[in-house]
Amino acid sequence: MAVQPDNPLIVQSDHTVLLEVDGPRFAAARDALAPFAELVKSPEHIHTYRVTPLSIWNASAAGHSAAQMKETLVGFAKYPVPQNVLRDIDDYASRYGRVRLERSGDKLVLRTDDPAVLVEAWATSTVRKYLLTARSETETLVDPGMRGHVKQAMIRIGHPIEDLAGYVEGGALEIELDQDEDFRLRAYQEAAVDAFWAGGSARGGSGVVVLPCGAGKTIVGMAAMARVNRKTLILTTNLTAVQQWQRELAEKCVLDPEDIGEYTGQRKDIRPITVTTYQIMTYRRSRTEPFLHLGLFCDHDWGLIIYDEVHLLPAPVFRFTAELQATRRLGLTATLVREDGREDEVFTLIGPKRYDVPWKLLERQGFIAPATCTEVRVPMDEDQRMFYAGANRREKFRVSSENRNKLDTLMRLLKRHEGQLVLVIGQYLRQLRRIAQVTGAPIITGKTKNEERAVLYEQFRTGEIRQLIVSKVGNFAIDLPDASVLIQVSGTFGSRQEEAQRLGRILRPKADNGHAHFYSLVTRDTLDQDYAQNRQLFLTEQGYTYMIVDDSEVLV
DNA sequence: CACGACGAAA
DNA sequence: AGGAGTTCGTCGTG
Repeated sequence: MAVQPDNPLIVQSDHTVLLEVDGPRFAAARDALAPFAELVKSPEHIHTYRVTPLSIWNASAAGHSAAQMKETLVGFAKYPVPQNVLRDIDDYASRYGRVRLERSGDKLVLRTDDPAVLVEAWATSTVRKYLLTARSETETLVDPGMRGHVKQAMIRIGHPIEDLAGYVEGGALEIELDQDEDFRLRAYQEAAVDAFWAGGSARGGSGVVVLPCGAGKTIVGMAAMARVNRKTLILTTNLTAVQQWQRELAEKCVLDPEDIGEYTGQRKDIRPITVTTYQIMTYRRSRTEPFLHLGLFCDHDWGLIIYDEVHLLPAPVFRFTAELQATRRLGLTATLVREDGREDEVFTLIGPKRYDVPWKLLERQGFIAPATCTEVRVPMDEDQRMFYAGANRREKFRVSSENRNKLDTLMRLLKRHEGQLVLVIGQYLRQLRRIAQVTGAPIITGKTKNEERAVLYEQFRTGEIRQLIVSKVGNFAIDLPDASVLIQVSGTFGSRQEEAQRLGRILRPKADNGHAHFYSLVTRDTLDQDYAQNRQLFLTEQGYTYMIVDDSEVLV
């Protein structure tokens, strides 16, 4: 095949894919590639993606065919695509569904058309311990209590199991969405629920829906409940989210308010719909003692468990979930990536990705505000640079994050956006307090009492104050009002999901259809810059481009 | 009983 | 690798 110089992709035999940014076919190639490849790095000119087994399996589960994926690579490639990559895509894609877990009376059976897979399973000690007896060379009985464990063990040896063993129905509960002219399920929300539910067959009923913040994940959850019509347990990250779920359920669903309960540190009401936190599920007095609230998980005949912000799901909850594979499960998240690399456990124990939409697509449809992301590179003064040169890694990160010159840049940005609602967010309290001192803007940290936070949020909402400084509390404070400008002065190492959450803060569509601005202040040529690059990956994957400007270009 | 302060946990 | 934040249960106070 001839060389296609105008095409943007270079596919390499080690499964990495290079994507040139400066070309007419860049955006199209990125949109086609993103569903089945993982972005590894995204500097200015060439982005690097990687095709992994998990990225292919998630794409397969979400309905992309191997043929489409190969066509994307071949169609956008500059040079002939290495044969082994095309072969491996076929191989990976064919593995999803090659082994199925099915029900056979009161037993579970692993079934495959490829006897070699079962030979491998029997030959692997970590899998064998969950297998009961071989019925034939294509069927093996599995301990029904080990449904999750066998799936985990199999994916580790490269065989994702398609779980078709079905679900217990759970206690009945009538739920209906209360739609009217103010509230109607959007097309993509409905599509997300359809993909999760898959006609109520064993093929659906568990999995993850990926949507940006502000795109209505809670509504997708409620729509799923209305589809399942069974008692539902909702797990969330914090108390504010517990309250928000309860409020939205009461507001947007037709159901008896008595049916909604909360199980938290404050109250322990178990109702047909119960909202709880991950923390209480993992609570125990000490490492050696048992978890105290597991009964909530196991003893209540749930027909559906919703995992809010599934990318934050703590390790012990994976373990309980492994025991509950017969219950329908829906994971909701803005970012499937986890910095701890346990994406494969989400895949096996919650379920594969059933639905996602590129953020940029929702932007085009007007459901989220258009945003420009700018990375401002700020130099460090001589004395700080000297300290940096002699410091260890930890000190290097801190001193470059806290670069005092960022303050001057920040002041210019504040001036530029005078009159708009601006959030300043950062990770170090010392740095934030200094900013508060100089700007005179109020600051909210973990120590700020809830009452005081509420007052400040309200003043910000009404425009009485226009600038607000927040520490990491801002990451998950879902009651934090919307703003149109967000300035990040420091971030948590390389956390991609944090960057995504923070951008989400300003994506709610603006009344005047205005643009949102996201600035990240980064110290030039330091670790701060390296970590910033990693943080940006997720948003680049979603189609955002970071403009990189020099500090001196930030004019008022 | 409600509420705030505190330390442990992940 | 690590600073900041949250949650939970307990204990003391009004």
